[in-house]
Amino acid sequence: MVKIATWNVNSVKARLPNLLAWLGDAAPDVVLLQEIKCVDDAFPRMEIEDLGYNLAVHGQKTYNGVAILSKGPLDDIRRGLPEGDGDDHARYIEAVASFGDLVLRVASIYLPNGNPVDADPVGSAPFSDKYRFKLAWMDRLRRHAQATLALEEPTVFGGDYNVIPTADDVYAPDAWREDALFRLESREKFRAIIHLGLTDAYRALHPDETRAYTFWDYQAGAWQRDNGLRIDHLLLSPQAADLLTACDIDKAPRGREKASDHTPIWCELQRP
DNA sequence: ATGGTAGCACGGCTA
Repeated sequence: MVKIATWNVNSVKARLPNLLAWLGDAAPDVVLLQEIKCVDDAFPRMEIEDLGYNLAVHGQKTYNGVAILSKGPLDDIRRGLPEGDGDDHARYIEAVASFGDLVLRVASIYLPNGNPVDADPVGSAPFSDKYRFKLAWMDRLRRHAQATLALEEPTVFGGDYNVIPTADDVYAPDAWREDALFRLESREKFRAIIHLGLTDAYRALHPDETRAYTFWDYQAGAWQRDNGLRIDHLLLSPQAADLLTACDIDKAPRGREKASDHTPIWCELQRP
């Protein structure tokens, strides 16, 4: 059995005590981190390696940054999505993690937020640069996922997608209709990725669960009111979906002191 | 309530 988790930590340095405690408690075999907010050289390698993890890091100063932690060896590490001309955001890293006869391709994804949606009053573009960047990035992710699926390997595309897939995945859908996380364009492009043949691991195993969130804003008492969003996802290739035995959201880290605004979601894959 | 909180880095951006 291999346990794979994804967590947007909102700065790996600010979150280090919480991250180390959670790694000990949850004992995931693979962890996909987003928003590490530091360059590769500033990543707290020793502390995490001491817990038995191999590392692949794609860092950036101040913003973004993604990483993969794995108790099995990591090979074929790829940083950045294809077609990256002019894209200096560290939002994608992929590697092959091996656990005996179970060899998994895993990707840590930090999809652009896209807000604000509206363009500046001056200029003719229908949307802001940020929203158009998000939508274009989703097209690139879809094309790369399509190419990766052609390998017919067990693959997990995990991370902070910054997309609320359906009205059941947000506490107040009507208040979020015009937000970049819930607008039709974002949801359509997310559906197009799913329709390549990927399985949303959480929804596959919990089709009717409501108030199943992975993010609660720091503001306005969102955590205390359970005003959350489900925006962190584990999308599985058919070969990985065939091995899926469990998936859940671990809400405990969100309730701790110095919490990230996101909480981990994990799944288990097991050879039959 | 054009607010509220957090991180980085020390002013303003990102979320």
